[in-house]
Amino acid sequence: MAAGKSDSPVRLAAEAWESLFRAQVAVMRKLQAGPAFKKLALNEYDVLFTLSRCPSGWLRLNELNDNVLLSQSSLSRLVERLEKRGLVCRMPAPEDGRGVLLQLTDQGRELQKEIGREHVRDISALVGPALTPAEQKELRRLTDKLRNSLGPLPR
Amino acid sequence: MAAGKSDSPVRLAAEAWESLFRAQVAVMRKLQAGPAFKKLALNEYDVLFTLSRCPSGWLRLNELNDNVLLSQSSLSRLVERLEKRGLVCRMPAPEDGRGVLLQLTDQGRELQKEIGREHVRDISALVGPALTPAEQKELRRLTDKLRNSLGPLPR
DNA sequence: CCAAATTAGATGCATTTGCATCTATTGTGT
DNA sequence: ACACAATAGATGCAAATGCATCTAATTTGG
Repeated sequence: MAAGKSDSPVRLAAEAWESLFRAQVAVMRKLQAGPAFKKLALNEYDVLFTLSRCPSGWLRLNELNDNVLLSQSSLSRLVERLEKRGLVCRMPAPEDGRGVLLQLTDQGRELQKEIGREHVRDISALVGPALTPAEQKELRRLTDKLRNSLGPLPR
Repeated sequence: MAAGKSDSPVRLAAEAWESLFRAQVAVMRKLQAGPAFKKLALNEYDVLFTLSRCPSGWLRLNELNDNVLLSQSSLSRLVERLEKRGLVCRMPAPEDGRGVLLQLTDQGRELQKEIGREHVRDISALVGPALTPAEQKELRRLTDKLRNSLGPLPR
């Protein structure tokens, strides 16, 4: 008997994506219900998190935009809000007069760590019971591989 | 030698989630750049898609809300817009005077199929070259398992 | 070297979103 | 049966988002 429709390559890819996306929605729902997100919206936390991971401490606005699912203008205003709240600070980019560099303030770093701890606890409580450690590693490997294969993201 | 910090269960889970989330963001970026999303935003398409998958054809508004990453009020208004565009139609729920049932119109079904085809092509072009068929299957298994372990979602 | 094209980021404005709240209906305990 | 809580969905309103556009700086092609 020939391979059924459900084994076609196109369908396989679509179903993998669909499942990945739904899992993301479901986990995000759970996370957003926690108290951590009362203080900072997801995208706002995401910016603080990305900045906290940056080796030099400084990041260009357009580099940030690759990590976050936001338009350029929305990110611009999000950062403006974060700056008003004293969580990040700006600096004109030294090598490029158009650019802006961002850095966490002490207060921003503090808040990121605080929310990050809660966050990691919540995630652990959600993912830990769902998948074995080996499965978690494999999931990470596959999603890393997927992301790395995508190449540069469109602006 | 004792297990390093990078093997702690908590960290493992956090890294798996982080990777899953970033992959989702990256793929979504690519998808949204395509022409399919000019006609309908992601969440709007998602509602049409979910309705198209519903066996009976009718779905309660609150059931829909489990699939979509939107607040109740936003979904209410999103559906209102879809109705105005003639893509879905409403009906009071027969068994529950508070409820509303939704169904695709012919036009809605048509648009869903049209966008869906583009969509599936795009996904296939992104995921296909990134992961082997076996990896795609495994990714799907893991994300399905994750989602199924989460239990009922908060409202 | 200079004009044209490109890029980074900001801003006006309309649309979308979420929070709080409201109405209507259903479920529950006594 | 009846008061009270819980649930489904709608709505006012402020905040967030995206599109189109703008300014300024850089890069490119001749």
